[in-house]
Amino acid sequence: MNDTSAEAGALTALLLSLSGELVAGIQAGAVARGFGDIRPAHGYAFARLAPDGATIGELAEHLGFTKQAASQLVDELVRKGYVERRPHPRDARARLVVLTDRGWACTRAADRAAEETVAPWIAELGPERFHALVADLARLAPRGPIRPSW
Amino acid sequence: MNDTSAEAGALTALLLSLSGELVAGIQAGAVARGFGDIRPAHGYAFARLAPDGATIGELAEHLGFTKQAASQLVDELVRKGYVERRPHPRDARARLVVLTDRGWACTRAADRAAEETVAPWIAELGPERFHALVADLARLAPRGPIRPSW
DNA sequence: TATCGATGGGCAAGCAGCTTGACTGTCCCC
DNA sequence: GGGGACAGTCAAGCTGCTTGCCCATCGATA
Repeated sequence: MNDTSAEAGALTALLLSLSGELVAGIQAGAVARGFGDIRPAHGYAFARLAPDGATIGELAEHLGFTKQAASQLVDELVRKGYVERRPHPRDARARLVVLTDRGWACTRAADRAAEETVAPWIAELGPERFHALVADLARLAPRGPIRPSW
Repeated sequence: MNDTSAEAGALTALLLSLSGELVAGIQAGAVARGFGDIRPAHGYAFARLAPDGATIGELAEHLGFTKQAASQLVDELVRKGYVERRPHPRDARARLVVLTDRGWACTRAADRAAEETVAPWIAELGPERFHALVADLARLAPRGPIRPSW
């Protein structure tokens, strides 16, 4: 096993560990701000819904789910008051899922929590190196679906 | 929303996307090499079991599972021939779970698959920058449990 | 050495969250 | 206007993890 091989194996653990850490930090921050009834998967959904809403099919593709699963997830978010289904302006088959005020508030809370979680990382590496890190990761990242973790 | 906040939000997606990509690459490589009956969670278990084996409790902590879940996962791996339960040399309550030959072969296959998946990343960034990236990630990573993704 | 709380692990039942399969209503191209 | 393609839902099923309970063994104490 050469260095590159060992590094590849370690990299898997590193990426999983850090993404898990960040997701956990966001989750904890959201709970602390009064949004205790959401899971990380809901956050990934919010990320897709945030700008202008999305259809069930678009959401499903973004999450890497089937449309049924996405629909069930939206059911749950509707029940909890984070999103609502509106008729799609151009397609009577489709429905546009959009954030409610509570959904937007939760999204902002998650953003602040992410910032807090990342703050010690910036302190550890220093701003320049941290920005370079993010830039490098962005060069490598595919534009595929986000796979919800836990 | 300032730059740092935007970067924190993007970082979540980047880390999740890249770790998902890497896990998927390893999974695909393992399948291609004849290990089609394992999930990523099994790989995380192998990572803990590889050196000298581990107890159910140690494995559970590493995976972030309950002991029952870890025990069920080991049941499955025993059934499929990847690990075996041996009596613990020092504690008659505990059992030592160790890899079989097939388990070791699968671990090596996963390592090669990880290397293959990472190769284009090294090509994209260049070796020096890639090594710096891994080093920076290692500085940030906690030593907590790995949270199996899908 | 006998006792007793703490610990490792298994058994059984339950449940959350996702999938597969079948169906309705709407779109759009010929 | 007819017919295939597509958006979404309903119902049922299953996988994988959890909770609750149990027994066997350990090790500290007296």
